[in-house]
This record gives sequence, structure tokens and C-alpha cells, in this order.
Amino acid sequence: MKSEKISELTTNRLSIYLRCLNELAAEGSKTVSSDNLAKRFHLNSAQIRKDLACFGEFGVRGVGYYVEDLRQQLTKILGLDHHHRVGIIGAGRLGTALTDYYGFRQTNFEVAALFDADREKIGTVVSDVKIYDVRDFAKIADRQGIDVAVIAVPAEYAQRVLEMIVASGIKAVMNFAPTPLLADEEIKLKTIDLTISLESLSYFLAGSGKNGKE
Amino acid sequence: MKSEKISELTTNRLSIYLRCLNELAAEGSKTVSSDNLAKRFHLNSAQIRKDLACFGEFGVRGVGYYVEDLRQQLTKILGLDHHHRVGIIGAGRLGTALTDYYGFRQTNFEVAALFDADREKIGTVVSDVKIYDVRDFAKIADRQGIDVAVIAVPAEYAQRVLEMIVASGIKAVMNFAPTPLLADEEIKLKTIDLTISLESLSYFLAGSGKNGKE
DNA sequence: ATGCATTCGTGACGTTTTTCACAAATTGGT
DNA sequence: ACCAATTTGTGAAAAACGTCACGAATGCAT
Repeated sequence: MKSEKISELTTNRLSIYLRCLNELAAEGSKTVSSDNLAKRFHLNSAQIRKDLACFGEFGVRGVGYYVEDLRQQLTKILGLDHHHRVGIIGAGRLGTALTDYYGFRQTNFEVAALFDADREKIGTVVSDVKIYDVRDFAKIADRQGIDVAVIAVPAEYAQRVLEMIVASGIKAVMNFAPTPLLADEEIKLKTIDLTISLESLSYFLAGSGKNGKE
Repeated sequence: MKSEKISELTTNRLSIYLRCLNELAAEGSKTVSSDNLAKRFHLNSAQIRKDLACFGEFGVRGVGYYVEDLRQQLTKILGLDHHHRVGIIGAGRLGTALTDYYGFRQTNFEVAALFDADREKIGTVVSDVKIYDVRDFAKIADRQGIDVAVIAVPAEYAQRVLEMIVASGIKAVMNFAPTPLLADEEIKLKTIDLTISLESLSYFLAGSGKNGKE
């Protein structure tokens, strides 16, 4: 166990390990070795051990990891034993699609409210979630206990929306607008930029398949 | 100019640079320095110069980069001067939301067809795009000239869908199913795993804001 | 009990990515 | 024509990340 700061690459992999452990637990496996885990994806077993070692000594030499135990540990480390309430800003196609994205429920996130500026939409309900006026964001976010915000508005509004979110005291933000946003250090901002991913495919196709890989 | 293999991190940044150059061009700027570009996001100017140097010497010492020229160069490098036709497998919430995601059009991608296994959906039209039977994928993909596939089905079907896509000869795939997929070397597979990103936020919140950053 | 097979935890090593720092090229003013 | 101010391109240094290899701990068979 080394309690230096943990890289995001490591925590991302923890998510993958946990998913696998959940499957193993469902299958009834009692223990699993790092080598075994590594083979499921094509990872290196030493990396898995190192990732886990950041948080404690969960394994038993000669045995491996106890599936159920490690599962619970990772669930706790990733904070998935806590419920989170999500507010989505932007009730367009993407925002509404996310509203009943089952990945949210699966990971203990609940979409509590949608926000939009369009008067036509305000007051209506999508998948049991009400659409509020974005101008009331701080008030509703507070009343609803929202602790995670999702930005699903056009790029040109994203920075302003982010500032509104931060001003309301929310610390975790997921951004789908295709633009890099500037935020204070104490905010966790995660940008999912589909355009970059698309252009990455485009680059690959332009190079006419000279290089492959993930 | 060094024509070794270029890392994905580099090409991803090219996308960001290009976006910025498009804005600068729209604003009427003639030239821009790497330092100037670097300040817009918070990147290092040397990195920008190195990224660009992978593809040629586009800058002029003492001046910077000619916005319009660099814009065209990057557009070409990223293959954005070519049109691509996209097939989306899975006509659920996500698949249909993606269908009129304007980022596609912006980047010269066009959603040509949707595919689903649900008989209720097959034959209907979403945002001018027809939903076909997924069992006819190879045939339709060929007929429609589809060269990019998007996987928007539940995780348990994703691997099988990928194999179907690969079998039909398509080389570029974007996967939204929250599971790592195995693909051959010659395929470009890009996985966008929202669950991992969510859990990353959860991890941050669990650590109660001890560390921030992007 | 002892030995053998297994598997973790980790220090050492190698690779990749980022940052630094400076020579070389260019412009504009005098 | 020269000097000062810029700003690129790039080798070298630093940092981050991944892999290897091995000592230490454990279980099982004899």
C-alpha cells in the first residue's frame, strides 16, 4: 500500500476489474488470480496487482483474491456504495437519452432533474424526470440534493453552464459538449468528446489501414 | 518531421487544435503562435509544436502558424476532407440520439442506416434514417457504402455485433457498450465507456474532494 | 513436517509521454 | 544592413506509465 496520489488510469482500470468481479461473483467463483483477471482483457497481471496494491493488500499469496471481498472493497473505493443524484443540463436528444441510460442506475446514480432554457420543454416530463428552467438551477439542485451535473448543451454554452454549476457548489461534472472547459482545481470535470473519437476514426481511415490497434 | 508511428494522444490533440483553428479562422485571425494556442486550453506550447512537427514543418519562425494553411493541413491529416457513412447498430435511446448528433455532420460523417433486432422498430424511420433488420447488416452496409459502425447495443451483445461488423469488412468501429471488446489488429476500435467515466466521478466524490483536476 | 506449486507484492528496469531550454529562422524598426 | 524581438523545431531531461522478475507467503500432497 502506497498512499501517493493515484492516477486516473488506475482508477479507470479499477472500474473494469470491478465489473469483472461482479460477473465472477454471479458465476459463483470464490477466488481469482491476477493472472486470470489479466487474461480476460489483455492486460498485464503485474499491473492489476499494482493497481490494487495502491489501496491495500487484498490478495493472499498462493491463493489469489477473494472475489466477494475484493468486490466489496472496490465498490467502496469507487464510492459505489453511495447514492448520487444527477442533474442533466440540456434536454435535447442527448440529455433525454442519458436520462434513462441504464448505466446510471447500475452504478447507483439517479437522474433527479433535467434543465433546459426552452419554455416549450420546461415543465414537461421525460422518463419520469421533470424538466426545470435552467435559470432555477441552483435552487432546484439544492432542493433535490443534486451532487453530479451533466452538461449536454451545445459547445458555445458549455463554459457558462459549467460556471453556473460550479457556483451552485456541485463538485463533479461530466461534459458532453465538444470543447475543453476550464474549471478550478477542486472541481472534477470529465469531458466525453465524441467528436475527438470520431476524428480519430477518420484519421485511421485516411491512413488507409496502415496501423490498427485499440 | 519524423515519420515514426504517431500516438493516439497526439492525433486526439490535433482534433482540438483544429477546432481552435476553425474558430480563429472564423474570427479572421491570420496567424497564431503555439504559445497562444497553448494558453486557450492549458497545454504546453512545446507539445503543440511537437505534435505538429510529426506531420511536417507548418510554422514559420518568428511568425507562428498561418491559421488558414494549418487548418487545411490538419483537416487533410485527420481525413476530414473525406465523407464517411455511418451505420448504427442498436436503435434504442442512445442509437437514436446519436442519429441526429450534430457532431456527425460537423465532421463529415453521415448516419446512413440504423439496425435493430426488434421487429417493431424495423422498417420505421428516425430522423430521416431507416431502421433495418440487423440480420441484413452485411448486405445493407455494402449497398449503402457504410464504412464506420457504431455499437449501441447492451453489453452482452456487443462482442457478437462487433464480429458481425468485422466480418462485413468494416474497419472503423465506435463502441458505446460498457465492456472491453476484443478485435483484430487491423480494426480501429474506439470504446466510449460512460460507466467508467461515471465511476471516476464517484471515486472523486468518495474521496470528498481531496484531489481535483481534469 | 517437508517440499512443491501457486500467486501476491514490489523493487528494478524499459518505454512512452511531457516538459525544458536553446539554436536557428524570421520580421520590423532604425 | 544590423539589432532586437519573436517564435519555431528539436535534442536532452524529467515525469509518468507499464513490464519483468523474484523474494515471501500460502495451500496441498506426501
